[in-house]
Amino acid sequence: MNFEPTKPIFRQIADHICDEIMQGRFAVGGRIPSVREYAVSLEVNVNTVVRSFEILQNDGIIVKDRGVGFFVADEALDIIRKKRVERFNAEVLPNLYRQMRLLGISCDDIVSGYERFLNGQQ
Amino acid sequence: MNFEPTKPIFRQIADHICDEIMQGRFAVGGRIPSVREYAVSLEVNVNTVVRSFEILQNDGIIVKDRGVGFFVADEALDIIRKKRVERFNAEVLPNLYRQMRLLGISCDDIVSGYERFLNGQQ
DNA sequence: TATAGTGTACCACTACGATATTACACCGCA
DNA sequence: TGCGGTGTAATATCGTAGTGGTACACTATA
Repeated sequence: MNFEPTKPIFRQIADHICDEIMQGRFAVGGRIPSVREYAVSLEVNVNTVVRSFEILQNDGIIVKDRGVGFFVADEALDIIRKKRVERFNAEVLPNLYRQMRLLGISCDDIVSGYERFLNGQQ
Repeated sequence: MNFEPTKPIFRQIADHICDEIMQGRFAVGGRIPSVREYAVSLEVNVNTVVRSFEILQNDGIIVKDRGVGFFVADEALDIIRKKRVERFNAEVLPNLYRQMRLLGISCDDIVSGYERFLNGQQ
């Protein structure tokens, strides 16, 4: 799964699961793989996956069924979206604007770069 | 100086010194404060400042005079600018574009936000 | 030559991330 | 009821990053 060395693995797994949910690969209300399955497929220790699940559970994104496993919460999509918008406004945007001003990068540069990005994706 | 808990202090100090250089508060060729001065004024250990200086020295941004102190290198401005543009293109922009697509944020939102940012700054 | 200022090397401590192993309590289903 | 699947809790260990404390070598200058 290509872990970045800069961020803790358990956070990257949690983010990755959120991605899967947002992209519909994990249905709302559906079950997600067990901690042991994840540990094996990602070649990671069980405890590491447990920490990822704890984050998501605390955020209300997944819900536990004792003895059965974890399921995607009904409100998962809203919660993930809300959290990401918050982080975008609080971290990504201010940093972007600061760099733009410091480096003298115009809005036109950003816009044309975005168009290239969209073309490259599809 | 308000350190973020997410990034190591010595990196934040290095970035901060680069800011000072780019904004002309430290003149090219001029001397920067000693490790002990920084340690006292930032309420940080000497070694922490030393690590910051090591980064800047390795990048060629500051130069050492044995027994005297550190000085801003002649090419400092070019080096800092080049490094920041690289990081902007390699990290900030791709992350921005990815979030925009995922969250459905338009270029117009970015542009109008930037105008508000500029007005708020001055 | 002293002295006070540089940077630096060395060692220690702490926190954190990740791993490894084990044992436990719960649930579904044959 | 028993088995195999869930998650969980506890403990120990390892490596590394970040920071701190101290003593040292060097240079400028009076």
